[in-house]
Parts: sequence; structure tokens; C-alpha cells
Amino acid sequence: MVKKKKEQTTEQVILEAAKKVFVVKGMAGARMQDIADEAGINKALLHYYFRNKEKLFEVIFMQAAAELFPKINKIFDADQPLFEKIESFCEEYIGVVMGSPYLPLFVINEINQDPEYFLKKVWSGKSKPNPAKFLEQIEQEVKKGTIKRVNPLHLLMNLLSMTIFPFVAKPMFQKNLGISEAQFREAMEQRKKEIPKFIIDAIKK
Amino acid sequence: MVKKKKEQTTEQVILEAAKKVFVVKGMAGARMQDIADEAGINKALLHYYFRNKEKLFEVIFMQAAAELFPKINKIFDADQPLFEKIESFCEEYIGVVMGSPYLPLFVINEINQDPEYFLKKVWSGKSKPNPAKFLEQIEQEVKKGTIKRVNPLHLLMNLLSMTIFPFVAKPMFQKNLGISEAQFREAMEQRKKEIPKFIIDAIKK
DNA sequence: ACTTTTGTTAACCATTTGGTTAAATCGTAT
DNA sequence: ATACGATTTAACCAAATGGTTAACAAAAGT
Repeated sequence: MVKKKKEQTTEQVILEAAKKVFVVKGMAGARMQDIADEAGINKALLHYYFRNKEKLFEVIFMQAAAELFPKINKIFDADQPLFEKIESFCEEYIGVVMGSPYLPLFVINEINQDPEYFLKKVWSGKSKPNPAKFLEQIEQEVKKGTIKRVNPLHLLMNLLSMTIFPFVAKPMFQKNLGISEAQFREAMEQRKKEIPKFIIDAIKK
Repeated sequence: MVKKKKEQTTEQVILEAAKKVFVVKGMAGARMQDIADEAGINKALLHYYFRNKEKLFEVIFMQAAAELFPKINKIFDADQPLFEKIESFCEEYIGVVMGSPYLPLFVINEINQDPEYFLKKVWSGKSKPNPAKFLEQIEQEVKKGTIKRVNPLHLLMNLLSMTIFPFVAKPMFQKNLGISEAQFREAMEQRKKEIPKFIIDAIKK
């Protein structure tokens, strides 16, 4: 479990290890000793760098949130036609999440554990996703008559669901459908194009 | 926290309390003392009825799985035209989950924690979902030319994603979009019709 | 009536776990 | 070399937590 490249600072090694453990086990299930072991260091050293479990968790959680949410904003707020926006969202977002497939479930899970904390800590002003513009854009297209009369909220939910859920339910899908790691990756790769096609087919007139 | 109707047996009271606590906190986060308190009993009595935490958890988890999975089977295996099947799946499944909105995340989460255990314990023969028939049916429709050339796997994923994910990400959606409990319920009620319409629009020729 | 079984409790125990301490070691500037 | 702060460790501590024990009460047989 230990790999200590001399190029990395101890703090980086700890953060990597903590991320690995927290993301898989969650705040409640993670053990400080496990993180120390994973980092190849002493437990006391862990507390030397990060005063306590909560502090360490906060860093990891914020890091994870920062990896997932701002991306959404940038795409939704972009100045782009609706269909292109949907395409680039799927392309980029699936790309990001394929790099860390366990992040979405981790974040969703911890939000569920304490939604208020999340609201305050993560979205205190800056990176708060603002889907209003995207919803507005959908409504515009409806009025222009370029797409069917769809409820923007449901369209947004559909887009996010189809993009994110397969990663959240990954082990379930794999065990149930007998899908290997490679096959899963391939399927997700396909979904970058499949989802936009599916959505556009559903809403275009 | 305590409500002890004399009609209920102690075991039932314990199971209800355990479900409440486990579903919200997860196996790792749940405390036996919390469950005892919630049930209004002594911690020792908890161990009298269920030898240990693992055993109690197993009962709750199996119960939760039994509440979620067999439903899927019955609908997917039914003898019904594809479009109707999609409609009745959304209608019934959203109905079920609205009754216990936290179950899906709980189950998904614990499956993630140990996929092998899940495979053995929950799907040992009987209630194992078998989407093969549903996938086959889609392929038939494609060959008949009644729907577009869609990849059945992706269609299945899309259906499940759109149906289940909003419940999994419920607090996130609520906090982000400023949706009240009532509004959420209303939106989910709409989705019973919205999702089938969306899917059918996407795939019908 | 009384004996046995079942249900329930308070007090206790052992282990796990987050966190601390004081001493040792390493790097670097003087 | 040596002084000194930053880093690292082994040993320790206190609280939390899962689980047990022994005594007691309530039902159920007899």
C-alpha cells in the first residue's frame, strides 16, 4: 500500500491517501489508522499535518466538490447553442468522472449526511451552481419553437441523471449485467455521444 | 423518538428503529445505542433479539433490497408491449420509491461497500434481476423497425437513471434548485408521465 | 402453587479509535 | 561542529462503541 516517491511532499502523500480512503469508506467508515497506513506514515504524523479527522475530511470533501461542481457551472453558463451545450456537457463531464468514478457517490452521500453543512461550506458564494441560465435557455428554445414544449426542470434532471447515475450505481450495474471494468469504460465512452443523441431526439421538433 | 404502540411486538419496534437509523447513517455510521434509543429500549435487549450489529444490519439490508428489486423484475419480465412496459415501470417504481425516498441511496451505498457480499447474499438464485428479457424485447422492436436503432443497454441505463437518480441526489437537487419537500414530491409525481414520454419521443420512429 | 421459559434491565468489559506527549531524528543556517 | 526549528516516531490516554453478564420480572406451562 505504501509508495513514497521522494518528489512528493508528505502533505501530498497524506492527501492522496486520505482521498482514497475517504472516498471509498466515507467519513464515518474511514479510520485514521487506515489513512496513515495507506500513506505509509505514523498516525501521529497525520495529526501533525491535519489537526483532526474533521479537518482532514473537510479538505478532501472540498477538493472533491471542487473537482465536480465548477465544471458544471462553466458549461451551463457558457454562451453556446442548447444542443451544443448538451453535447459538450456530456463529453466533458463523463470525461472528468471517468477519471475518478467514485467521487459522485462520495459527494452525494456526504451531502445527504448533512445538507446544511454542505450548503454553507461548499456553496458560500463563489462556486454555487446556477442552473437558472440553462433553464432559461431551454425556455427560450421552446418559445422559438425549435424544440418541443418540455419542462426545463425535468430536462435538466434527465441530463444530470443519465450522465451521473451510471457511475453512482457502477458496481450494481456491473454485478447485475456481468460487465467487466473494460466494458464499463467502453460503455461510458459511448455515452458521451449516446446521451446527447438520445436527448436531442427526444426534444427536437 | 420513542413511540411504543402496544400492538407492535418488540421485534417489530426494533426493526423499524433499525431501518430508520441504518438507512440514514449507513452501516458504518449507525450506532447500536441510537437504534436502542430510537426503539425506546435497552441496548442489551437489542442484542437479545439480534445477536450483533452485522446480523441486524443484514436483516434491514435484505428487507430494503426486497422492497426495491423484485418490483423491477416483475415489470421487466411481464408480457407487455415495450412502450407500455416503460410506462408502467416509471409509474410503479416512482410510486414505490416515493414511499421510502432514502432506500435507493442506502442500498447503492452498501452495495458499493462490498459488491461480493451483495451478490452472494441478495441474489442467491431467486430475486436476481434479469434484464435479459427486457433487452431482448428492445432488440426485437429495433428489428421490427418500430423504434430507432438504439443500443438496448444504454436505453436500460437511461430508464433506470432518470427514474432513480433524482431520489439519490434529492438533497442536492433541493438545496441547489431551492425546491421544497412538496415541490419535490410534485416533480416526482410528474416524472411518472414525463420520463416515459421523454423516452418514447427519443426512440419512436 | 411452582417451575420453566421468555423478556428486560443496569452494570460491566474489551476493543477500537481519535487524539496527545515527549523524545528522537533530520535538515539547514550559523 | 552546533544550534535550532521542522519532521517523525513509539508509547500512551480517554472516550466511544460493540458486546456480555447476572440479576430480575413477566408469561406460560405443569
